Amino acid sequence: MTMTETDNMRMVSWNVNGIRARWPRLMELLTCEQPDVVCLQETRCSEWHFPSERLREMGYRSRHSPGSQQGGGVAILVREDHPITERSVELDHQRDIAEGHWIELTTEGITIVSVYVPAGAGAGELSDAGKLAFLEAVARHACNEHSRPLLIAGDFNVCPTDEDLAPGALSPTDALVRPESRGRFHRLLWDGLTDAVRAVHPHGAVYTFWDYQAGAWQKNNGIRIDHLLLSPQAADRLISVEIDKAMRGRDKASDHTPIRVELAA
DNA sequence: ATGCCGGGTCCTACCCGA
Repeated sequence: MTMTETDNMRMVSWNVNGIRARWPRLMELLTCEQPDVVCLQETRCSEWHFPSERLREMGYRSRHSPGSQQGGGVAILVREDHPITERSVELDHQRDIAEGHWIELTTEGITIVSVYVPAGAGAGELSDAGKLAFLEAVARHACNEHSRPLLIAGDFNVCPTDEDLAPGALSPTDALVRPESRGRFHRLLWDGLTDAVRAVHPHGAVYTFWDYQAGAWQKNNGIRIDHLLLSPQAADRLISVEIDKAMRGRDKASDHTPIRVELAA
């Protein structure tokens, strides 16, 4: 049933901003590309509303952690020809697991995480301190898992450097660019995770989010806050990375674009 | 310009968000 030409793992991460609102786009993506794994963020629905049956009919098993607040909710879809090994989640921020900010599983020997880090002070339900503590828990987790093949994909709500936002897209004091947020993100890289997008495009304006408001998309006032982080064993298998900018221009688009990564078998 | 769009729900009027 699969149309893959190689045994490479093709994965997509996408903050859909509502899985029900994005259903036609998501269905298209699954049908056309048949990726091995899809990480979703901001599903914005209860377990009851989550379309697990329809996903199953399309050949995907799903694991969903619904958000207890607006904005949360993360999921991982795995094509049915791949086995899923559930793991006891060791992130020491149980609250963030419970609130649908973190979900993980293992398939084909690689541990996959879909993460949503709330924006922090100025927006979202988590205080800035809560956001920073969550990022620190992610770093501790990454250290523990460092020797395994690991992909952490999602919306970190951190613009890592000034290259990662259009001039004027955010206020200089914004929680997405504050040194405290950036420091926590850079810690993940210093600890040995590879920022897959920057591994392939080391410099330049590469964005993953354009606000719905103020013509941000038309003016290319974008920011890069969605990231794919790879442990050394996963980074060694990196074949390609693509930010699907065209998706942002489609009808009924999410304000975030999908990011694709391909890892060698 | 924190709310210009868009998603959610307490269903048509709010609340919330990157």
